[in-house]
Amino acid sequence: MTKKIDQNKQSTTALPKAYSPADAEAKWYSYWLEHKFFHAKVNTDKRPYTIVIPPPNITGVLHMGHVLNNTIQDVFIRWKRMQGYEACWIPGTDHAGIATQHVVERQLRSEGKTRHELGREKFLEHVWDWKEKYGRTIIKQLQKLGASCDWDRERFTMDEGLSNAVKEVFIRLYEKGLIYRGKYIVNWCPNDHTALSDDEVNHFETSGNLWYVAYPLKGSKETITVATTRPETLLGDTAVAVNPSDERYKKLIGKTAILPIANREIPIVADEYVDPKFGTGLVKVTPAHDPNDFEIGRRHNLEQIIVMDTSGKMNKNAPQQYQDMDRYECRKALVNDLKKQGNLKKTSDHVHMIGKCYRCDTIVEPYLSDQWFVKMKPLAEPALKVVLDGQIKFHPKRWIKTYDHWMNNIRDWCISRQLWWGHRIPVYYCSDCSHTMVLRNKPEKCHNCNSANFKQDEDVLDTWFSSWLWPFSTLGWPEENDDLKYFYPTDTLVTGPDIIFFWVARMIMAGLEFRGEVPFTDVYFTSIIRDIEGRKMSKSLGNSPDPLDVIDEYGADALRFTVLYLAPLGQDVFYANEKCEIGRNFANKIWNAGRFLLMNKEQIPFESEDENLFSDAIDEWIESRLNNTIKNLTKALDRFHVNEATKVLYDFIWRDFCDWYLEMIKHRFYESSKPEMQKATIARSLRIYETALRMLHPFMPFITEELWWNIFDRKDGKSIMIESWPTVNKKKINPDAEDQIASIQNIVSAVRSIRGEMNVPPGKQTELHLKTGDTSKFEVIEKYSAYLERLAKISKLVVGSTTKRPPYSASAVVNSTEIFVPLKDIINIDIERKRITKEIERLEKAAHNVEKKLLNEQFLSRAPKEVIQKEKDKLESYNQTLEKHHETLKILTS
RNA sequence: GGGCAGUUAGCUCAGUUGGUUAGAGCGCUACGUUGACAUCGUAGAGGUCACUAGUUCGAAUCUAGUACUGCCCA
Repeated sequence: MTKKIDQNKQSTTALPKAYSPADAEAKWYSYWLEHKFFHAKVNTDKRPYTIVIPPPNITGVLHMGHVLNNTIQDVFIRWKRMQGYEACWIPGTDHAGIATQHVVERQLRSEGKTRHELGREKFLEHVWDWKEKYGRTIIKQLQKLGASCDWDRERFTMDEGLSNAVKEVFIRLYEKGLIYRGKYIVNWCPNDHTALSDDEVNHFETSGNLWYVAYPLKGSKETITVATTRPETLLGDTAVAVNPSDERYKKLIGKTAILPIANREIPIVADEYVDPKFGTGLVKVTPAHDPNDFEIGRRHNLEQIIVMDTSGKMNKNAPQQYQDMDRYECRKALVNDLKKQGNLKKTSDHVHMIGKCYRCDTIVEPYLSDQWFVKMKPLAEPALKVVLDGQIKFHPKRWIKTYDHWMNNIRDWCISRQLWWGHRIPVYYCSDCSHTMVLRNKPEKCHNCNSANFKQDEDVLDTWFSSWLWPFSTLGWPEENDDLKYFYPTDTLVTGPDIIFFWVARMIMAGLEFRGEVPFTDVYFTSIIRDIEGRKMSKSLGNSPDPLDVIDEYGADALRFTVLYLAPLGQDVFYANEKCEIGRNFANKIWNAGRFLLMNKEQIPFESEDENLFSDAIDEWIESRLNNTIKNLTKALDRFHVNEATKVLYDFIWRDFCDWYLEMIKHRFYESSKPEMQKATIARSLRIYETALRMLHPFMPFITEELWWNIFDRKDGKSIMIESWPTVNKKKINPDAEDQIASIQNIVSAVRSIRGEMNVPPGKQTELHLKTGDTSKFEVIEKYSAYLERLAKISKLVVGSTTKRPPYSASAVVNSTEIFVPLKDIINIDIERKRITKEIERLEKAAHNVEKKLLNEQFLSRAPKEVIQKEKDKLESYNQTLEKHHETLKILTS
């Protein structure tokens, strides 16, 4: 035995005491890349399993949300790959129109230049340069995390292929009449100088004012009063409206009001839209600056007067004194002027919602302009159906309702953006005859008048207009190639619920419209990661940890495991870096279990068949636990319960395997007189350990690979990531063995508890006297006596049906087995009395509850027989135990 | 205003189809460096399962309502 230790010290293959992630991570990631393990190709012998990555922005850097999202995808991909699927995870990035244009403009500004000085072409060259330099930052960061993407298939939304897909789709939809151009009110960002879609606007509650402004009536000394939150738009008013059923104002309908300041005559119209309860029940109508007023304007044929420019400054349609003023300056000046005139009747506080640009937080201005739209109703209907009838499943399910609601209230999608960076709209206008041409390529001459003078539409398309094609454009569509046929439709989409409308819904529409198939079958909506106080992580709050720092400190596996362990399906996660200790400690545990097995392996020559040389009940038990773990883990993953999966693994490895199994078999390694037992034990424990490593691999890829190579002899070209996923051997699931070991564990715990409370010195052994009338239990205890003695530090074990209580002993009752630990000189009668009294109180309470049930006539007549019997058994067992405790108490008091 | 979640130990969360002595991890307390691991081990303390009513023989679990928290939409 002592010899063994010396040998270990000399051992050259012994593992270091702790796992060092950094080396392993770099080493194995390049090994995997070198051997192309991530690369998927058409293989008709295998079933495909495909995931497309939610493409991160090229301006992005990795944050905790990406970590969670991509770890989940990697778990699915690695798991399916091990299950024998041709697993293909397609990565890529998104050109992020507004964000990227911002970043590059900022860079130019620092050089004292503007994009307008450069011109469109030169500016785009700059953007492409920037993209080449910085656009893959996040991709490299994903690799640090261990993402097993097929990097040979990396795509970018502005790639030639993907751009062709965008053009193709635009043209098809246009030809089908689903794309149209028109003058509409859109959300306009005066800072970015572009239209935004409805989803790109965030609404916030703001405390502002409600101004009551008097409008004189034409030909009368009377005035009428309207209430507004945006007085500056008054300059663009072209009517005042009342609800036709509002008795107060019926007489006004058809009359004319005089707009103050501007002194314009405007009609008073009746419209159902007006809420008589809001303000005075009279509203000003500004068709060019408010979406509702726009609708009223159309119904009543009102003039549309645009009073601002694209920067939110008042334009020449405003009276001279306001021209060139910013909209909020103008508001102040105008309110002041109204006050001077005596037309401001009242100002009150008013809380209302304002929209801000999701990119730059500027308050959005509803603005009348020419834009391109996609008609959504015809696309939405089939896309809703496939989710409602289960062709596409959402996890968790509740997002179906949100999706349903949105799809039923869908509005047309504004797809044009007044930016330079993006897919240019493939529309050409003839300068001579105004003919509009929607074409894949630039025309030579006008199709109508043969003129060679035409201009391409200046606008680009919304970035999401390329993203919605991602599941098939990445596979080569519109080209019908083998990849597309094999890998499409994809299987699982993992994304945040915040882009369910932006992206998920639209991908479903596009998949059905252009491929006639759903683009994926399951959508996994991830948790939102918050800081420890529950706030969303954001750059401005500075509460967003850098995952790369976390990887440096704790290791990529620790980060991955922790995030999954903390993220139940559909719940928000409260995250702080220290929590990565969960993953790091778990990694350490696995590492040391491996280290322990390796140390013993080196002392015991064996073949894998040697397992058959020896086994006993605890070996059966761990096999049973192992197979249950395989079963539960696979089931959890099948059901998309990734979080549950991590818990199943954690409990098996830490509790069952390390705490109990390894502790129970330890002694076998020291009994060199039984070589067969030793060989069997090391062979079996290594096999079980290796199986656990395989199960753990999708979650912690690096450490599992490192151990898999360190502990077993492996040849170049091998990898745990291409080993097979463990399958359940039902025959090995053995409830009897699990019950029996559970009862032994209970006895061990009871003895340990006594030792703890009585302060028995840790090194000291005690006797253990057990008494049970149940002969089957008797046998079980006998069978495991060696383990019992070792784990509970027992010098002498006495078992019998008539065992007598030794004097000065502490006692306990476990499943009707009486436990006596003789502790002469050590026992503290006071403590023991308190212990027993407490136990009695607890049991009496439990027994009382059961008694009450059994006295209830209703319960006896209505509950199922088994339940009644179970309660009776329970009561009996409580009473028996109580009797024993009372006896003990009597002895202690005497 | 409409919708969707959540409310279980000091903290973060499990709790499958109603029947358990309501669990885990972290934190806390005590003891311990025993030949894998102090990134560890053993034990202990700690809970009217938000509240109210209902269904039921029986509710943490099902139903309704209330309160609070968070998110989405208008």
